[in-house]
Amino acid sequence: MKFSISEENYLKQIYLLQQDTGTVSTNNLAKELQAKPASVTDMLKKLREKKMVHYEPYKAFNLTEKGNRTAVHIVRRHRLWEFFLSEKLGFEWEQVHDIAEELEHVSSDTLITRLDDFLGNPRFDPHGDPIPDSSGKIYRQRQVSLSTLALNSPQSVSGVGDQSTAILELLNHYGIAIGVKVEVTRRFDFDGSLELQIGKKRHLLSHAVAKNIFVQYAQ
Amino acid sequence: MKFSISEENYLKQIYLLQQDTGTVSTNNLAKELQAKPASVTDMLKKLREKKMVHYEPYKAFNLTEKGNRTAVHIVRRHRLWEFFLSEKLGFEWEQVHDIAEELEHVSSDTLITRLDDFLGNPRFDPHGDPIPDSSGKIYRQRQVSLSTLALNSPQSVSGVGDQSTAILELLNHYGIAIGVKVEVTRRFDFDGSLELQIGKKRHLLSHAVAKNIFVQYAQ
DNA sequence: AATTATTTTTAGGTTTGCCTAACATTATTC
DNA sequence: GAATAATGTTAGGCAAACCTAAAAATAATT
Repeated sequence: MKFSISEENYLKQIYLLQQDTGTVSTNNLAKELQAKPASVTDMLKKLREKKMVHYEPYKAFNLTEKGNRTAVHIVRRHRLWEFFLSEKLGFEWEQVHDIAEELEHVSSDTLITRLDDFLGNPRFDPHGDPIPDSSGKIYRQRQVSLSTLALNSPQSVSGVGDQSTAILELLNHYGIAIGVKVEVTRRFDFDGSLELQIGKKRHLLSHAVAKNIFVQYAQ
Repeated sequence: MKFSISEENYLKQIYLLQQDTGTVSTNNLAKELQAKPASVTDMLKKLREKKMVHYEPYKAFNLTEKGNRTAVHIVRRHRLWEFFLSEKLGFEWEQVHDIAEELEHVSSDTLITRLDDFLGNPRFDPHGDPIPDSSGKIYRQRQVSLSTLALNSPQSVSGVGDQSTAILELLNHYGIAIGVKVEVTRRFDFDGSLELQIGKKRHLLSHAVAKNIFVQYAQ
């Protein structure tokens, strides 16, 4: 099904408000979209025709299964473009949103698939928001590598990038595993190595190892 | 000055027709834009209001200085995106046009500047058409059609005149693309067809096809 | 519960960009 | 040069997406 830019904006914004605050109201949505409540009502009727929202006059409304799927794909496009702008074109993260707002409406699916691959299938955009994959699946927690984690901020290990036996052996030796609380206490700029506190002990990790260990970053 | 997507499409198309055939007519433009002549007349009045075209009813029309400058910038955006799609995302050159058609309307100037730098300030798009630089300057190639190229003079393909999907498909089949070395080995005067050497193989091309393939003449 | 305030919808209007059908102008042909 | 053909314009309409102002429904307050 094909949607206009306006319809896409509404679907995306309903989705985001649902995520954020749990509920969506006409006024609420109008404010977010910089439109008048009356315009929102117009569009809700249109989206109901297309079976994208459950909507009854004067009652709360929300996305249908179809509506949700569509919205997720628009969010995916938006965040992939944000990632592109930040990572490849060197934009600051506060500049990317408005431009991605336009790019997200370019309709080729192949384009998005190829862009995703070109970018290395990133899971989080520069704001730390998750980028849904092509099936719409969302990896909720932002994963931050130890090599970029802030100092003195204890976090739980949530994953490992490189999963070769070699590195797993090493991690095992240090007692590093999923769920273990760790804290970066020092970082040495000249070679990217860092000091990691695990329980009562401190260990020195090379940059090569550190960048493959991820923690969940509280959002 | 800010333009709608529709206005941009008109400006670009008037520019391209001017380049191609020297003249633009209402019917002509309507066909190109897949619209009716009456719609073209409507838009011409609007563009005249904005001082983008010189237009008097029933007379020929053309872009003003301002209109030309604007059109060149839209063409620049289009061709930069084509280059990106082809070079970075691996699209075939006959696929890039339609997607670039949408991308060209994203309005951030900074975006285009950074994209240009990211791509290495290319001067020609995948079809061999010149990409105007940020000031609007166009580096023209001396292009010679295969139908007039001297025999036994190997040259690199630099561009294609007609850019319909039909011809691009055909060229793709023969392995003809920008940068490919070709050589005209025979020419048959009675119908203008010619024998073309591409690598180790020889193919027969009709005059209609040959006159649309251009090579760069030593530069 | 009645009143007031807030939220949401309806009714009717505007702009943009397109359309068809009828008319006007210019070009071509006999 | 008159008749015909082709091209271009005007007039009037339509759909999308917005708006304002008034009315309806719901929520909050006394």
